[in-house]
Amino acid sequence: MSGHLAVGEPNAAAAIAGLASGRQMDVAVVRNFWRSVERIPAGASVGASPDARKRDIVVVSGWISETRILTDGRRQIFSFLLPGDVATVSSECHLGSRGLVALTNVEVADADALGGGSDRQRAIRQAIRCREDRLFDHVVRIGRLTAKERVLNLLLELCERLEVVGLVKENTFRVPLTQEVFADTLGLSVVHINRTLQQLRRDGLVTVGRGTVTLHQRHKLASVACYQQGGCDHHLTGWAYRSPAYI
Amino acid sequence: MSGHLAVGEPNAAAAIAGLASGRQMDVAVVRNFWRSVERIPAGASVGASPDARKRDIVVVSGWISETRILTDGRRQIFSFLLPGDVATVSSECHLGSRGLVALTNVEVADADALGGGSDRQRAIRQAIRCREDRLFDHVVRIGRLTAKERVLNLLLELCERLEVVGLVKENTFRVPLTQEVFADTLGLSVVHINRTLQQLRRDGLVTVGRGTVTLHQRHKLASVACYQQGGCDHHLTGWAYRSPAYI
DNA sequence: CGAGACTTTGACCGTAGTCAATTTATGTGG
DNA sequence: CCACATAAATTGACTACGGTCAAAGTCTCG
Repeated sequence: MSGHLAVGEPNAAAAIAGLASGRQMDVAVVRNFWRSVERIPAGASVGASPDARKRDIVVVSGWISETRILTDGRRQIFSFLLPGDVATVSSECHLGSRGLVALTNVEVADADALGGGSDRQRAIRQAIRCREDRLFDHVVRIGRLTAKERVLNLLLELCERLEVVGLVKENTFRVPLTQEVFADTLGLSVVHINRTLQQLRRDGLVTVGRGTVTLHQRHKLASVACYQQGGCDHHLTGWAYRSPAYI
Repeated sequence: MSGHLAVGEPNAAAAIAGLASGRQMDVAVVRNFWRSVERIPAGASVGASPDARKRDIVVVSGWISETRILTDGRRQIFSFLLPGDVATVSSECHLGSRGLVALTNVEVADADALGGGSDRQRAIRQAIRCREDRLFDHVVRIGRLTAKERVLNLLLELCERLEVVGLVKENTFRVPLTQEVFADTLGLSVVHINRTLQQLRRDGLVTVGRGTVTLHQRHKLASVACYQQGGCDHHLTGWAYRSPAYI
């Protein structure tokens, strides 16, 4: 059952397959890339190391959450970083801010290590902008959608993003999230997430279980969930992550 | 009653008072600045003009909302732009995106018209980043706070931001928002906003009415509303907007 | 004064939260 | 490979926060 769709387990093996994005690969770049890869265990925070400089990272494998925890223990998750995503870590984690927490074992690389081609720079900027754009979708989700819509909408976003990096087979993909994480992302309670998922299952809209999700009738789902297809083009497609060959 | 705290009515008279931010004002810069000022009537959208270039604007006076409207009519407001705020307008308003809508009569200037001093550039970047940071607070607000907390938290943010540009006197400031706008910002219904405000009034926490808000016991409010003081330093303080002298 | 926008109120409903117990994985050590 | 410990998912009973609908009351402004 494991190793089927290898999100969550670090599998950097093929991570740089498309690294040169269409042009000749430079051995020095590849070496540099590899030297910069860092492994982070599930549950640990990313970029909180004492070396306080601000830098961009690329997720090679695994899932990261962007989180804030309130003083009274309430938690809000802002977004997930999936393989291929870029984020800026600043480590100046002033309280009440947001932190990056690995939800699985994670591999991240230094975005600078990819070489400074101007189009690559542009791609990185673009990816960061995408991530910000997604935040607006998230505000709509928790601000104006019902529980059912929220869950579906999020699943659709995840599916679309994972698809871009080749981690979706026949509308099926791995989601290494507990229902509690879902709840803290969507502004709902765990119990209600549980019931909403059951409802969706009963309606035959999705199949969920043991970390795997399948979306049925995706087109119909999109309208049910007020989902805007393809929020922004993911120009980084295929250069930071490839799904391992054995999938 | 009008003209007391002149938010909402365009009052550019003193807008460039602090424009030179401590150093000698350059007459050419001032002229340039004035030439770039654009007046936008309440209700109109900002930066939707056909000249499709992407640019940064500075709000000189008035309030702007950043909004998305869903296909079924539901509306979500992401943020408010207040005097002194900077935003990037792209006019490529692809559907389902967000638009800038003037909530009052508004004056905006072209950020480039302020001259290209490198520290001013930095200040502009900083202001844009602040705006993005505020979005995270907003996610927490609608994702994890109760109605009462949401309202208070938002009012505290507005107060703090207006204070920076001198638009708060004794914890009192003008808020040219209808309860409907509040509702669509905080993910609540108008009716519930209304009842929540009454509750807050009854508790003696705030005074609201005819577009004016007064916060009582601000320190206490902050803890009630899970409000993080001073989300980010507003380095643009005082250079794009000054409250009119006659206040 | 009258029209239209905004606010306020009441009655009622339903979505989602809370609490607590139970069941089902998922591991871990012997 | 089983026994136990722990985390996660699920269920039921009950509550409450917030939504909806509709009507009435206020403001504003031409």
